Amino acid sequence: MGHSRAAKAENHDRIVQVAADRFRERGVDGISMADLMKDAGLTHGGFYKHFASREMLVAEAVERALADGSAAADAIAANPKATLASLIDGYLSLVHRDQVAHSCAVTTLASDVARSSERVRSAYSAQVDRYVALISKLAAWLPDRKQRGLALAALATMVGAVSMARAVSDEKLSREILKSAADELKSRFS
Amino acid sequence: MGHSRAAKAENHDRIVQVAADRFRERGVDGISMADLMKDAGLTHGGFYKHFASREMLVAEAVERALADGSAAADAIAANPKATLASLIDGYLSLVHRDQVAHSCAVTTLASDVARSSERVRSAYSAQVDRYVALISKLAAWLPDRKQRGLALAALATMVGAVSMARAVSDEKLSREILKSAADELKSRFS
DNA sequence: ATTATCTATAGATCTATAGATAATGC
DNA sequence: ATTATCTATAGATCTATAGATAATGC
Repeated sequence: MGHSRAAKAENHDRIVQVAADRFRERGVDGISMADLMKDAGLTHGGFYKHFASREMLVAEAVERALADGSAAADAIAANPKATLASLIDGYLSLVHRDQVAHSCAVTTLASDVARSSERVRSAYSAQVDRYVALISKLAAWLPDRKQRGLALAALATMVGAVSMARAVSDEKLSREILKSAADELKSRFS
Repeated sequence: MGHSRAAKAENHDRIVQVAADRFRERGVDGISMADLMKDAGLTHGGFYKHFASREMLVAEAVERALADGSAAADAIAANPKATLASLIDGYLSLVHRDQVAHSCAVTTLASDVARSSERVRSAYSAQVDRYVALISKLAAWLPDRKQRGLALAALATMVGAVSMARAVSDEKLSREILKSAADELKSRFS
């Protein structure tokens, strides 16, 4: 047993990250606290010394999952070589489709968030705003009054395409969805 | 107790429809068989005379939810006055956003389907194909080689917009998402 | 006699808690 | 002494099944 306060903070952090990953993989209702604690290398008994309830873990974990995407977006925004085309191709890539545990929560957790607390939905809204700001920034050549609407529509296209690409059984159709969305967005923004 | 074979078929049908609605509302993992049976006006004990397992009900219910959307699509396709704009406005309406229990399963159940059986994912693929065919038909003036790609991208935009519009906490942002997507799609297809 | 549904329950799992154990930190 | 995690378990809920009950249909 390691019992220092620093270790507790690390454990808390690890539980949240494990939950952020597993919730994206299996859905918020798809995994138990006991299994999450085991995946974090702990036993389930200590759970309530970290969280007041399951719902509080859900809130922290969804916020973490959204923050993962936020970090990715910040990295793109900070890179002067980044283009809208690179963002589109990355979001609509096979890697992003398949690495669900580390994927963008705006797509992956949308259904779960719609059924969650105000706190969670508020964090989701903030992340949508960040994506729209990033897309607008990468489409700076467009007239100001058109940027936001086009950015929202483009984000919707990416979210819907990844969502459907994961659900269909036909690999060819799945790739066609991603490619059609990417082609359409890139032609629209040029 | 009503025990005729006709009554059993009606009960089976009602259980499936209740599940199709509740799964869209709460997610496939969000409601128990006992609660579903109660909502169908039955007790839970009879469940396994209708379905081999919970998974089999999930399969039938998701297929039913998809078929609901299929019927709506067929109605549009059969109406000679239907336009692509009316489809877009209907899909991106506040009613469709809010009536989750009767909404299009291609959006609402995408995450659950991605984690489901091959049978379910195959039904989902078929429904995507039907939507793409409908959109293509309503955009018949486009060159043939462009129709399918644009239809897939348009479907992705609608699916992503409704998905996000349900998850965000800010009503103004939610409406903005739907309107931006609708405006963009209608201008793209004219 | 067969069939459809009901009541009752077994066994597994899930959230939440109590108390024991073994560290930390004053 | 306080704190973090562990073992153990209570109570609720979930899937699945057994046997009883009350209809249908030959």
